[in-house]
Amino acid sequence: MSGLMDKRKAAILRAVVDEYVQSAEPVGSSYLARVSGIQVSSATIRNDMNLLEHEGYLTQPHTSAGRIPTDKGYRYYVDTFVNEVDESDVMQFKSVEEFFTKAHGALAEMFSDTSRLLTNMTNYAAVVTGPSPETILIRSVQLVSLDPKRVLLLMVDSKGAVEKKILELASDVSESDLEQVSNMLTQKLRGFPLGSPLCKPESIGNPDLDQLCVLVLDNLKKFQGETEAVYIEGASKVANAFDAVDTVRRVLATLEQHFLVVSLIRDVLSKGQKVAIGTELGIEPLAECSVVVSPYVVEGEQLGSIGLVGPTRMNYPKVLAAVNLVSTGLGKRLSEG
Amino acid sequence: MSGLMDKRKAAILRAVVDEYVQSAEPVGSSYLARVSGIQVSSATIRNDMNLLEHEGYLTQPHTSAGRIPTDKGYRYYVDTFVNEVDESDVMQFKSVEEFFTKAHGALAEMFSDTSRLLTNMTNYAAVVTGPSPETILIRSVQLVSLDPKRVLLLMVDSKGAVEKKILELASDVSESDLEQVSNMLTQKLRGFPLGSPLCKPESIGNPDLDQLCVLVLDNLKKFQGETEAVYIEGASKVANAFDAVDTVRRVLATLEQHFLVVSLIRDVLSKGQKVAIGTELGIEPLAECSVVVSPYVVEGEQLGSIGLVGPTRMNYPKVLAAVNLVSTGLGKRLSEG
DNA sequence: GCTGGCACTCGATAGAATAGAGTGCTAATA
DNA sequence: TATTAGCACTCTATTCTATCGAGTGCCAGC
Repeated sequence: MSGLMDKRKAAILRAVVDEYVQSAEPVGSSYLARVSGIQVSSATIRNDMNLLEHEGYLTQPHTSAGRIPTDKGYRYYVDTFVNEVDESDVMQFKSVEEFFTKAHGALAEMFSDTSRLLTNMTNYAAVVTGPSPETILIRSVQLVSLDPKRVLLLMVDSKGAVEKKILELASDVSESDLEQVSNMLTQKLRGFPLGSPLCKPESIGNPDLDQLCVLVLDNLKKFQGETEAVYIEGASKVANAFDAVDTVRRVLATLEQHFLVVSLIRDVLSKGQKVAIGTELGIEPLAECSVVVSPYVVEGEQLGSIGLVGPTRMNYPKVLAAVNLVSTGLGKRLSEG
Repeated sequence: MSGLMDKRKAAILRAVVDEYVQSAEPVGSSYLARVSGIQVSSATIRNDMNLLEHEGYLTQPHTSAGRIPTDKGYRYYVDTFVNEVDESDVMQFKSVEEFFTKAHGALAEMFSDTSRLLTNMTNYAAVVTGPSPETILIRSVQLVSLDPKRVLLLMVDSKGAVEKKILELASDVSESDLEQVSNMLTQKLRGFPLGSPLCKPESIGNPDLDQLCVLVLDNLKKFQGETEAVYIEGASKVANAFDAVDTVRRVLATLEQHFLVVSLIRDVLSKGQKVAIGTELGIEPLAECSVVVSPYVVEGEQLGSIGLVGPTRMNYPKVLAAVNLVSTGLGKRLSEG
């Protein structure tokens, strides 16, 4: 009946998560009664576990197994038990300061070193993004006909970088139409940051051309991710985190789509979250993953962000501590140099 | 008795490799008698397979299974049957030219795009290395004491880049000794290319210091790989190529050690080889992998190289064609711009 | 030198039996 | 009313056995 989370149930949920994160085995009631500090019998724990299951926090792999946390369970755990940074978690990473005092070299090198640092600290895959494309403005949009059904989309940004993409069209579009659309889009979009939600221009009247416009806008959005420098390290850690080889394959293939990872991180941050869990990510191949993110701040301005991708069954306190530590470290370091 | 490879045995070996590369299943004699063009009975094939096994070209996973090629078998196959580039293999990659005519952007972008191209063409992991460190000269070597047993090794190169590494010492070394060794090494090595086989300086007399020198030289060699820009793409392809998750883990972890990959490629090229197979690589975690490499030539000079890492069970003709095509394409492209 | 024939090997698959971890429920208890 | 002990029950994991069949090595005959 009640969705109420009394103290004991919360403690049990917490114990299940802690235990499962460590062992990867479903957690049984009698085991908890023995080792967790909860001073009730296994039968009582069993009852509470039953409730927790019906409320959606726990689940059973099969009838006669222990419980494992659901995404909702992890969510409650994260929201309730890892609100603030625990000093004891920070302690194990005393090397971070040392890293940032010694770190040097070009920005790119700094980012990729940071990414490597983070993946080595946590044993999960790490993502570091460079300055966000809010600061990058669209200068020009051009469509070049390759053959009747294929068009090359070119975008030049305010830093002179050129992004390109070949578009496959459903129907033929004439050269003059392409020119018209190119001019219209350039006029409409010039000076707008690539990161801004690109407004849809009013209809032109010709449905084929309207469709083309939508296609172009979609692809410009993808450039958003591509223009942004992004450093992803720790592929081998992904292979450690899962034991089904096709999960590994799925996750790695997804991480290789940098624009997807970047917009994922952006999405999480824009909701004011630090953690996104499993299906919350909204990316099917990452259903078994969680993401922990943090922006880094340079001279008061939020320049970019760092993130971490691991299994939902991850050590959240440790990872959150690591991500926080590294993001502040990186921010400070960049403010100096 | 005879290590002779008559025509039929060679044809059988070839058929086994072709079949196994495609199916990943051990190949049996009766299957070959049916589908390969070899016009003898399965019993005859069986005899030859037996010989091929005793000569080390084939092996059996277990007594009552078909044969699979050994590294030696692949080696014979590659040396005998894929000497020259087959036009039919090249045909399937007609998009390569298009890629290089359209490719643009900074050198770094060029390399990473090329790496991605290669991994997508072949479905194996691709490596592209930038200009070799033969052109990078050592300017200075410094040892800085951190604490009695740990020393920071700094190397400055002719381009002003700084490489660093913390060394763990077996025994204490005094500050003045460190200074002496630093000066000696700088004097000895200044102006030498990082890529050259660093000659061992004569003994100093103090065994501890000699040991330190060796340690420093070893680590300078590692900088060789680190200073070199290297672009490795296709982690998810590794997960496709093997179905044992810990093989995937091992291979990915090895590929993350860029200096190892770079020196591996260098080794293969320095032997004048294009292909290295399995244990030939001399790297235990890559025992199930083969590497196909090719240098790319810009204005008559060999600037860097591209490589491909896949399972020994790889499609050698196709991969060789792809690597050749991409390396010449990249060379041409870089000569222009 | 090649081939048909055949006994043999050994993994892969399926079925049956067993053990045991863990559950849900009920009746007793504080 | 909340907790607990007890117990029947469920279901996986493991082990064992039997069987199947692909593929081999060898031999005798062509």
